[in-house]
Amino acid sequence: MQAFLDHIAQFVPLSAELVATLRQRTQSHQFGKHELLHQADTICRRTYWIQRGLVRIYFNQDGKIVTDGFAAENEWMTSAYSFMRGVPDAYAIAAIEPTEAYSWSLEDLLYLFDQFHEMERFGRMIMSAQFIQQSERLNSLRFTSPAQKYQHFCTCYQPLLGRLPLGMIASYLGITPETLSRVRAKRSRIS
Amino acid sequence: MQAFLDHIAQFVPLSAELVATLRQRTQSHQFGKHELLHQADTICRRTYWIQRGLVRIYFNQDGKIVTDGFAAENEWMTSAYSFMRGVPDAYAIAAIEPTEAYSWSLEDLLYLFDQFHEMERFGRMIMSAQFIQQSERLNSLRFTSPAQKYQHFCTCYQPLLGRLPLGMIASYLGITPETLSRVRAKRSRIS
DNA sequence: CGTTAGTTTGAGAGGACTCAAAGTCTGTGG
DNA sequence: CCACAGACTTTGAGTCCTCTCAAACTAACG
Repeated sequence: MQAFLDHIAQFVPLSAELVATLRQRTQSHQFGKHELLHQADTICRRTYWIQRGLVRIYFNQDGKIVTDGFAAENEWMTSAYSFMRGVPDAYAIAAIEPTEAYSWSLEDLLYLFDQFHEMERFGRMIMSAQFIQQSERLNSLRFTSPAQKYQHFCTCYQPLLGRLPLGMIASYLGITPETLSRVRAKRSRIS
Repeated sequence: MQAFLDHIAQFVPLSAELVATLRQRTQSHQFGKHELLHQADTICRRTYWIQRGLVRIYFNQDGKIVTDGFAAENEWMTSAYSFMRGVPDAYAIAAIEPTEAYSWSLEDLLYLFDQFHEMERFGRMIMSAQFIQQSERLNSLRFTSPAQKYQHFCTCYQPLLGRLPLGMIASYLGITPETLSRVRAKRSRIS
């Protein structure tokens, strides 16, 4: 729990009152490998902060599993649209490794936003950071070759490289597993 | 100015005090066709809300102009990374049509966020909306064919279709002008 | 009316995809 | 501890699609 509070404290000051409320409102979770944090076609009720472990968000596209994102230590994960709008969507979230996480419901979050100006700020800052991160990914997807996409992925997710199977990375990058395998083969031949 | 206030009021209540501060802090602008709202390799000092007209954000990639986004009536435009972090970046913003806009500096914005909890909320809500919108674009770019990308663009930007030259749309979608031209030709042959 | 930017059309090359099969790794149960 | 089943990864061959390059055509603007 302290790690979670520390994370928030990086962005906004934590008053004693806020800490007390956070302790009250925050749920803690343990997920085993392959366990679902959120099931497809249901409303995503919580937003998770990953303290330890690794999760991915994905959906089923005509029978193919398409990975849409990852979150590891110190990162947030939720099915954003479903969570914020309170509607079901096609995404599911599953643990790739055994995972410890903390979470808020939308109700918690709205309460925190209402009662604490600094939490509203925290929310804004997190959203901004996510937005900018996503912009970079978008640019990397638009014009670049598979090799460049993978290169960009390596620099952004270096610590995760060994923890993710090839197929998930490929679909995250929007290329086929075969192509990514060939990209890797060529890279190792050079270096 | 009233239109701008109305826009904000869609998200948060406007107290008399807030309205007074907004009137004080908001700058209004007129831009002629092709005029720059922001120049590449400089710090983007303002965030603009477009009341009338149409602007685009773009950058120079090895001599090619790549369009990264558009904003028309009731939309926001800024070079987000540069504006928020206070560093120069490669983006430029130019008016495609004569444009009326309102703007805040980062200083204005931070002041508004500090003094008015509801403005902090407004900022958070705008960022969330932008994030979700960008997510959809990202998915459309990842796996789909040029025809599907254009289809998605048409549904998202229907009102802008006639106002944007083909080349800008093509680079926004990450395809070549030739390919987009052929996509359009095929579409009109069918319908 | 002429110049220039923008769009369309065509031909050809390259690269990523699909399909298929072989090879490797992981986890489970004997 | 080993053997097996299933999932994942690699490798190969062939096809299709998009890009590149080039030229003709059109529209916009002075």
